[in-house]
Amino acid sequence: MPFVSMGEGLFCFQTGSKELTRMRYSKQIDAKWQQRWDQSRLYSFNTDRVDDKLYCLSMFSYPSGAKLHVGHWYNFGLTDTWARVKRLQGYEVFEPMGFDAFGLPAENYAIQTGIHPKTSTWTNIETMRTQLHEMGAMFDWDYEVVTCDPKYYRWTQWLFLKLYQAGLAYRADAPVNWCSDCGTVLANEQVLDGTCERCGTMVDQKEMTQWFFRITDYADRLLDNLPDLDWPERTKTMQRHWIGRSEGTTIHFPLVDGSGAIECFTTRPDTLFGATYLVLAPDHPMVEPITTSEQKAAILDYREQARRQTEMERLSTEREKTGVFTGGHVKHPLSGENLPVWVADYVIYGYGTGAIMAVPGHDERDHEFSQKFGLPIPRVIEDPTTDDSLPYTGEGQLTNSPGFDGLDSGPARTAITSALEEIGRGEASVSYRLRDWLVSRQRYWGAPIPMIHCSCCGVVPVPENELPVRLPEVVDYTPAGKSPLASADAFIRTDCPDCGGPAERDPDTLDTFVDSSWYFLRYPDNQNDSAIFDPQWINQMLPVDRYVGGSEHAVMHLLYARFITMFLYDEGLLDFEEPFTSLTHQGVILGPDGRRMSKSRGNVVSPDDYINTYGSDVFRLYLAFGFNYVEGGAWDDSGIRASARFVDRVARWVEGLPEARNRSNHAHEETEAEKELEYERAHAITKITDDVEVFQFNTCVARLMELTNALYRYAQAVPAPDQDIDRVRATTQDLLILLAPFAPHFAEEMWEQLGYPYSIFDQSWPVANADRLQLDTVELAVQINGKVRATIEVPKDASEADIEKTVRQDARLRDYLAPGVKKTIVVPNKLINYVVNAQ
RNA sequence: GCGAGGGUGGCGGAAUUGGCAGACGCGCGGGAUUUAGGAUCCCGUGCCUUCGGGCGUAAGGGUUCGAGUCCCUUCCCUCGCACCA
Repeated sequence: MPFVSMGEGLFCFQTGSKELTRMRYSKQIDAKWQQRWDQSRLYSFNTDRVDDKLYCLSMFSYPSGAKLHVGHWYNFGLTDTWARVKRLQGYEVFEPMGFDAFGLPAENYAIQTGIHPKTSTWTNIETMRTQLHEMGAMFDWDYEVVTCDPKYYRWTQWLFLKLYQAGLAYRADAPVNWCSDCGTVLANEQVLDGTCERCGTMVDQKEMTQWFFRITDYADRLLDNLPDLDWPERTKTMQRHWIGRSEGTTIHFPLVDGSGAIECFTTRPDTLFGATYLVLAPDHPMVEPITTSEQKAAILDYREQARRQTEMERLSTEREKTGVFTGGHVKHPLSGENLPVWVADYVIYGYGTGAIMAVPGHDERDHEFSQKFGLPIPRVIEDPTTDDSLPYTGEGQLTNSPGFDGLDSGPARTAITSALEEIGRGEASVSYRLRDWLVSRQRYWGAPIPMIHCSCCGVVPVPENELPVRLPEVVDYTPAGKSPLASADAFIRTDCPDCGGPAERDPDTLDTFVDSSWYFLRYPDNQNDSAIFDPQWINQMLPVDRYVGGSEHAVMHLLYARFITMFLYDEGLLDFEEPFTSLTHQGVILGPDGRRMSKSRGNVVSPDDYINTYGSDVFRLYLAFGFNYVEGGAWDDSGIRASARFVDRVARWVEGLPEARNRSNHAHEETEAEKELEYERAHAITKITDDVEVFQFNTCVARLMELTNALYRYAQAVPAPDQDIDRVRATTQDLLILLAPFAPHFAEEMWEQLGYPYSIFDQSWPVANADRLQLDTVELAVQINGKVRATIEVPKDASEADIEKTVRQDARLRDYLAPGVKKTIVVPNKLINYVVNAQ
């Protein structure tokens, strides 16, 4: 009889065997340990141990009114698992949590219900804190950060001022999404298929003066630092693409009347002699001056048309090219030929110079355009070695290019660029897809832009000592055609800091991405009210060792955060340029139907029901076990029952153990069963240690199950009096410590039940005994011509001759080897492959 | 269209300097225990098979003693960008 009671008597707690099976672990155990952890301040960050610090960060979230969803658990819960392993490995883990609390949803909710964003946001935060607490993560709430708190946004505004002083915040006209029906500006997210999400009216573009951050100044650095980051390649690629650096030449095409020039950026100056016309973007400032009076009406009409078609039009893929001739001409900088200037919307003002030289022979778009409007299509590149029929966009030798014929594309680019530079009609240049960061929002629920507009002094920054510029509470935030703050007189009216005269505050608020671009710098010093943070302290606490969050932030948030960090580095406040050393994106948990969870689809899985039924740890365990962390996948109920079963299986094992502990240990020579148990133990420790590091939680849980199975197997195989109880107990300890990061409450409970001292999280992560992984004999696959024909037992590291001996004795293999062996390949301790002659 | 990632049993998913495909679990089948149900425990479970074996990692081809893994071609899915000059 094994010493563990395998179920009998365990479930008949009160009312006999008719009682439904009682799980030994439940949410009551969660509550018990959460309380104990709080009381003992177990997870308080010990600042004295900063040298061993490990900054583990999950992307903070928006405090929505809905409850925590599965995604939160998946992100926070499993990141916490990793952090707990780090704690057990001796790190002083810093795992803060906070709220990205400004933003549109609260404001829209207010418009619908009349409940003030401040009220709803803080209520939601309160609810979320409680729920996050139930998750049982190691969050140290002493370091909480809430972006809508004036104590926080004061420093967001300070950051704005610093950027302004550094010349990196500037004002410029930019188009905004404008809904004429609602009479308001819309955020990009509020524009659905080119229409207003609220009323369905076509959104059009309106020019407004807005604030920008000059992130483009940092484009090269943002690009150049990427290779050294331990980030998913995919994410780095997306950032690279987003920045979109391309090298080329800016070419000046002089106006025929000599009054100026139009600049075009091109990556293919080698095709310059193939340029037959120029195209300006509809909103290019040169359109008006160059247009002749005969063409004026047509151009104005086309411009108007282009202005209207925004998002909507872009969705229609293969659009036919449209455009209008301006009537104006420029001179080709090298040939002196007159080239007509057109306007077409396939050229966008935001990229390059907003004007192109069209080379219909060697560019597909220009080719299509030329065909439609009957323009000439000359060839200037040829490559006889391939199909170079026009439009040919590859490289080759120049032709019809006086002075450059015969040159290859590469050298030709250099030569033509030099030729242009000599006559002052062009220069090598770099263009980026990245645009400056537009940070103004004509919205209420955000950090006010700390700027004052004075009729005498112009734009004047709010003095630092007057921060924060508080968001006024009484404001009509219903849409009224301008920023809600604009009509809050008490807020707007102020005195100019320079001249003291009457002035107005900037009515806009900052993009919430500004709030979240530096929050990780604030966590460790969140109470500081004399500075954004103490640089000396922050340089000890950062960079973040591991950042975990959704891949939807692969570009925007992560790029902005890097930019701000670089800027503060340049300001001398930080001694690192990159905030996130290592980054992981969790996958997405889909609904049971395999589609993204959403209320409208009715496929939302609520964690609450599962937490109530099974407890937090079973839920966490399932999230760890059921998915590849990076890929995510569809929710499946049966998986969670499997986790519950496993937890119960461990609990039953632990329950059986005290009885066994009372028996004295049976001293004896180590048996095969014990060797196997030790192997499983060492194997589990090794694999879990490795796999957790790469966020491969599913295999970690598999190893935990294997170790549990191994314990049961040992107890069953070895009669009770012969068991090595000390070994069993030590292995159980290891099992619980390995399990603890995945099921913290439960492991803590089991630890206590076995009479070990609080807390399991103050124990050390087990270290595998490497010798135990080396077995005396190994199973070797015997292949004949690459096919496995048998497996044999041989001593570890057996020589080829020894293996041969065993193989020769094997009746199964005799026939296969009969034709004669040509060649033998041995992979030590894995396989032996005999290549035999064909029969 | 361009770029990146992926496609493995009925299901979730394992397996990478090229070396026994399918760990672990779900589901399913059988057995034990139980008055019964539930729970628990044990055994089995890629497909086909004439029981010798044959086939098998989206499809086809190649390199190799040996390929899920490397190379080429094609198909499909996901994500990102999308007239970027």
